[in-house]
Amino acid sequence: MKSKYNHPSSYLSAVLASGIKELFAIDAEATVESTDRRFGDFQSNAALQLQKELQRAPRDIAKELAEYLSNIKEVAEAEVAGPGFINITLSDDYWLQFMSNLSDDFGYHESPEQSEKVQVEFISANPTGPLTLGNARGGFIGDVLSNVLDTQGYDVTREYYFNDAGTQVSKLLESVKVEAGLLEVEDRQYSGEYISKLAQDFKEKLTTEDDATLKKLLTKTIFTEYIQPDIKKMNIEFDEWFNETSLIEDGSFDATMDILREKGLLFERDGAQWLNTERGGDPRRERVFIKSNGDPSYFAPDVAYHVNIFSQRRFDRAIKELGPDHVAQFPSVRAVISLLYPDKKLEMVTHQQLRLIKNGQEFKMSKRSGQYVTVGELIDRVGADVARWFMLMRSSDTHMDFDLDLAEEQSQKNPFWYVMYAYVRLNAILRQAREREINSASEMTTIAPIEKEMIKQIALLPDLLDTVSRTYEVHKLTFYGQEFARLFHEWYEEIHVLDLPQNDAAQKLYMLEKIKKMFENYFEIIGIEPLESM
RNA sequence: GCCCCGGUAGCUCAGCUGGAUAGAGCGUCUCCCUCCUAAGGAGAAGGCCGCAGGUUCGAAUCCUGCCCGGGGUACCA
Repeated sequence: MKSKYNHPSSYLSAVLASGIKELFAIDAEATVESTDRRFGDFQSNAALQLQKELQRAPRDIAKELAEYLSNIKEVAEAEVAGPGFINITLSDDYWLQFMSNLSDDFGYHESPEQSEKVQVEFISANPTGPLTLGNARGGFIGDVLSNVLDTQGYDVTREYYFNDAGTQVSKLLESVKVEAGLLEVEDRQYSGEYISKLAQDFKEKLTTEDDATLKKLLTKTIFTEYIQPDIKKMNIEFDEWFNETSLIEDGSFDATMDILREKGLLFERDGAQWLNTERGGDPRRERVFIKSNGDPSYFAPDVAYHVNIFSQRRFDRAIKELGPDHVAQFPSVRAVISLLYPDKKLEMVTHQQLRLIKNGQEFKMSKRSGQYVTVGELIDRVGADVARWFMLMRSSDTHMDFDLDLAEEQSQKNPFWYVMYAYVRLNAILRQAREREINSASEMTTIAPIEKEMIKQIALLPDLLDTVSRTYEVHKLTFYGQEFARLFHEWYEEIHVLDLPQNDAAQKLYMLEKIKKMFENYFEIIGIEPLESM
């Protein structure tokens, strides 16, 4: 059972809803938000929304509701403001009670007995070169989204999907051979330092081994020497590495063909097998599935992969974190899947392009041109946590300028340090208190206004996690952290704990220990290692 | 052509499931360390929310059209 103290806004909206029922005899939802400190702890626009249905002036409705609320023990004040808002201030006792009820696993939802099985697929770059910063952006987004879904009790699988056998891999081999001087082509696909290194390392084998073996060797090398180390540096752990070729081996591909035929979605034209996606709502209406030369189109394994996800592996939901070059494909896949599995959910979260800014100018990144900064290099320069924070600071569907100079040279101006510094200051107080042998109390009996603000911000965390788990807007987490840090710094300047009389100081320490735990939960969800000192 | 994303302070961006005086960081300008780490705090300046209509008691937010920027759009992957 959720304690009402863990969700003050939903508690208040329930109270308001029952007030509306009692006063006006109608069922209505009442939204309660916390938008602005100047307007009390929480605000409701319920009266404004009811004016049409009740045919009454919103301020009159608000007045009656405010009176109703004033009689609730937990409500210290409820007043009508502006065109008919109700500003609600909760009692100090409410917040003190709220704090004493804070448990160590605050923010984490209890897992239900039967959790929804969710697959989160992200990065999924093929092993033809090192990860790009765009991959890193998608990686952090996917990882944090998975963490958030974890807190809500979902059964989450983090998956990396790749193909080490297709045309791109042939082009990789070709590029390496060109680099080694064994081949000449007009327009080779891949270049860069890693190609030179591969050409050198495999100089002998390039002439002695056959192409199939070489492809395996090259992709394996790229995986183990470039991709996996970078993912490790990003502090991301995948549960599953899914190879596209296994779809053929485990029969998923054939099973998919059967299902599509059975559903009458395949038709022939110009010697190719086409897939009708129109019925699933795809604006493109049809796509080639098997090319006229008998090979599957690149679209085909993608469909088979999702058949595998929903049929063989029985996921209830799959969330795809996609870069800008893959979004166009998604509607077609979803259209097919919606026809095959109407009860399953296939969703995507996209991120837009990332521009790297260096020396005030755009720094082009491309596997093909070979001019890029790798994820590993970036992390070596600015640190995994700063890189993660930077990438999560902006909404994923806006273009992003990553200022490399700012991130590495002026990192103290990075909001990351602002937030971390709040945690460091908190720990400094606890450390000093230990040295001065001041013990913490077992409860708090008074609460300052700024402390109420901090506790209120903590109380909003479950609502935030719930929102993010539904909207996938992971950037909201960084804004939340900055707001909390702002309140903490304000508090820190205002209240000098160790100068207080011992009894008062002990109470503050009790509060700080609660906040410390909450802070750690927050960092854990966002995937950052908290620092005790800086 | 069609599809996706964006256009909000000098810069980088929040806010967008409609609500009060549109916010933050950086940059600029004041003030605050005998005091738990000043990597901080308090304050000032800075806005036709791309443009034009529409819906609404109320629009940065929803709808339509247009303008500008980015990306995508093959029987390539």
